[in-house]
Amino acid sequence: MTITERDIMGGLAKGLAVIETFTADRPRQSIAEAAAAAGMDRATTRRCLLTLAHQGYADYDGKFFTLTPRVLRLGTACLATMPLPQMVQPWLDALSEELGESSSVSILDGAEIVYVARAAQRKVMSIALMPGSRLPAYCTSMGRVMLAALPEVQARDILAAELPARTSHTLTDAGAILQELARVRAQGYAVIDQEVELGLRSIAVPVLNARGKVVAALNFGLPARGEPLQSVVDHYLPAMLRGQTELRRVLR
Amino acid sequence: MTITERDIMGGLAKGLAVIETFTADRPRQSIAEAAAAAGMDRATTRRCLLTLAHQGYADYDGKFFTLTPRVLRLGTACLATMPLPQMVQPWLDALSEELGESSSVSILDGAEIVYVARAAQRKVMSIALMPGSRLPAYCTSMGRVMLAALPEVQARDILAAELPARTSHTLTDAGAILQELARVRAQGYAVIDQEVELGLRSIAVPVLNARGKVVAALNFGLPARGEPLQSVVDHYLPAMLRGQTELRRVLR
DNA sequence: GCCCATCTGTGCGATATGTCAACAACGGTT
DNA sequence: AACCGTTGTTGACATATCGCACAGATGGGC
Repeated sequence: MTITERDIMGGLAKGLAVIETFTADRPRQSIAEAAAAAGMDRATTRRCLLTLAHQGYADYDGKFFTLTPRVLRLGTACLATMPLPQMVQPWLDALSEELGESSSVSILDGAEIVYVARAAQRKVMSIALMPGSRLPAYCTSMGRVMLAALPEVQARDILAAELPARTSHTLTDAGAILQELARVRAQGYAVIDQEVELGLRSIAVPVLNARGKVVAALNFGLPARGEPLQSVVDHYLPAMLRGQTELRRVLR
Repeated sequence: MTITERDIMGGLAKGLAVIETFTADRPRQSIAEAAAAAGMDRATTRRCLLTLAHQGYADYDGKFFTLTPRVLRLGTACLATMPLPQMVQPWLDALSEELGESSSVSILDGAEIVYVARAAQRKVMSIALMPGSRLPAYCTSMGRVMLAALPEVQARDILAAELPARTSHTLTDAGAILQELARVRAQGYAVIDQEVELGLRSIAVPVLNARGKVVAALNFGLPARGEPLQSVVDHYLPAMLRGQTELRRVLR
């Protein structure tokens, strides 16, 4: 089977692109705005939006389009197909309870990590994280362990993008991060000290399936109290490694 | 402007339908399976799936298709456009902390409620709820307050569907539920006693915007301990009504 | 009110897409 | 091995869709 150009449906690709033009900054868009954001012709964008409205994925007041909760179904369809969230959630709750801090599981999507399960204990971060939330991989503990598991070429590729300093602690040099990835790979965990947000530390380990492939990452987030990082590792790592072993047995 | 048939893009509608054929029961589908589930021609379904794969929304191993986390972007795009979740989350956390039980905010999508924000305190329900999760409206406290706010015709329409008894306590008669909706409307809150799951009670109030329109619902879930429902109401309702008033001021 | 800029809606030709039917490949059954 | 039903793939043709260009609509500034 050869995937020819004839097998690609432009209309579908364009419609999905239009959905993705809706962001927190632009929750309501006119046809022209969406067209500009998607880099498409207005006429085509109009047809996409009218189709979305007709199918119940968007609302239209005659001037502006907004997405409806129906769109959430698409994402939910995706989360539901992942065995991971349901399997780790109860176990995550228990672990989080035991250690008294928030823990999460995320997967890698391109240059971003995507939260798929979370057990929140107290609020450390300024932004609320929930399943579906995204953060850049390069400056997060879970991102580091998953980047470390990639072939070096791919990691290098992801780190070739812009790496903004989210705090004064953020590593922004691709070379330095690659070096850190090597260490993460060797020691089997990653520790982050306020690189994503001031006052926040986190520690992550990879989640492997039964075949030993890294499929996700598990982390704990905790307030930065000035104690040495090593004591954080000593405190959290053992329980996390236990979890890693358990998960590995149950993940096909 | 008249929405003619000419303005609908069949390909987009079909592609979205294909995405929705992926469920927890069918996380991996062959072309023929997806075609059967979507009620479409195999050739068309194949082009949809190949397009999704080409755009990064699906993976293809030559035999089976699976959705990728990229699809979550679509849902996330939608959640991000809602001002509600970000606005209520901090406040939800505080309220939940104060009363020591889990609280959530959901919106109505057809016959289902969709969780958009949640502050979990302890585990009462067997299933993990998170933003994007869905439950039927007819047997949930948040569903009841939102159904009560609809024009009667629409509520009747939603209750015309199958209403399975999730527990022995579940109201399954549309007439009885409509009667309950009238009471909910009059008293301004809904209380559910183990209708969705044994051992779980919940109480909900509508969330109004500044114009007085019901845009969401706020609830508390708690374990059923056999105390009279009235004492539950006395304990939780005052704080919830305070929240309702606060939210009303800030929601445009 | 008038002008200008921008937007939405629409006709049209070129092109892509949907549907149907046919066909080859595959796996299971007898 | 021949048979069967199913699946993935391809070709052909009718039809839908794209993107362009234009007309009418809208709104802001003065």
